[in-house]
Amino acid sequence: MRLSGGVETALHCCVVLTAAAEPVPAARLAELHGVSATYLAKQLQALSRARLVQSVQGKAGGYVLTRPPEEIKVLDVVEAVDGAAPTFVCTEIRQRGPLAAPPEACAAPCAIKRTMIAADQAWRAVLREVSVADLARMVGQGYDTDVMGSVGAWLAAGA
Amino acid sequence: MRLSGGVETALHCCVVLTAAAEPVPAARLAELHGVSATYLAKQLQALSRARLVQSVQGKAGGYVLTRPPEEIKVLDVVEAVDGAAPTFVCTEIRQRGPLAAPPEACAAPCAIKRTMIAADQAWRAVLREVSVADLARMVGQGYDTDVMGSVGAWLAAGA
DNA sequence: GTTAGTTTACTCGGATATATCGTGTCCGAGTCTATTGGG
DNA sequence: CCCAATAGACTCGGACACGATATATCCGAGTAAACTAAC
Repeated sequence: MRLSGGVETALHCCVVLTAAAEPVPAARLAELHGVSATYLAKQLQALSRARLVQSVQGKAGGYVLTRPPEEIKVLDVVEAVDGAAPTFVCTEIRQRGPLAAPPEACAAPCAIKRTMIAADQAWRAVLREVSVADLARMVGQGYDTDVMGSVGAWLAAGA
Repeated sequence: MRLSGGVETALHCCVVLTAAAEPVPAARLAELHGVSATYLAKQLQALSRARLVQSVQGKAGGYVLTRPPEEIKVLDVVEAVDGAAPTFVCTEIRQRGPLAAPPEACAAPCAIKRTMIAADQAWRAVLREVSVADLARMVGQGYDTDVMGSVGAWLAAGA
């Protein structure tokens, strides 16, 4: 039950893109975060497939958020990178073995399945409540310097 | 972000053990659930290491719950089988790259880490609220026959 | 009939192969920009 | 001076190896019960 490591970098990228007015290439994002450029490209492609970011090709191309950051929830990013599959897959053990339950009984999910689904939904609910804009706002707290401003300036500087 | 498949079988085993007064061998539990006996043994060993079940050796040996089922939470079983590690591991990306934050700034976890931890705790909270006794109680609902009673009888019959 | 010893058969426990998925990487297709030549 | 065509360089996108983790399995160590034989 470990979340894919790419989720962290993807979230950081989304926050950074909040501070950028122009498209930001994947290589630039990789340089800023100090991670492998080729691997980060994979996560950005996932975000692109999920329509969270839009890719702009050509010389001054890169990635841009498709929506205002308030409308991009953390859950969207997590599901885009890690997959939207439920955390618990029920193999319907009830239907196996000598005391197998009749198939029609599984129309209503069993107690175990219901519990796991409830936990899964609670987890998703928290991630759905926080948006990328919220993250960007929280990032700046507790620092003397304006972090998001520095990032924006660094992106604009082009070096 | 997928939960280990062994969690489901482990939970079913715990529920079944609720209906058994005598130790139940791993092979018997495997037969009842129609799963591989050798692999199920692995999950039971995990439960044993976590002190959720106690192994009784010898001819009439097997596994028994160490506590009343009300005191065994679903979270205990999940953490025993799948591991208690947090779902999100923060690699402290802030400390990398050209705009690296000072290490002392990471004393307080960043916004992303806080969000993921909150979601993780919400997930665990749900699993902590449900006990194995609750599961056993819910299992019987919606059936004409007394499922738990049938399981207990099958275990006592010895065939 | 009781009891001690021995045998037996059954149990769990950890160490061992295999499959699947996540991690990390590479090269090709597409497109916008800048240049350059002509009108 | 303006425009169009061309060349260039930079971008993303999907396809390709590698490693780690989860899955599935095996055999050995230990123990309680059952049996046997002697008392």
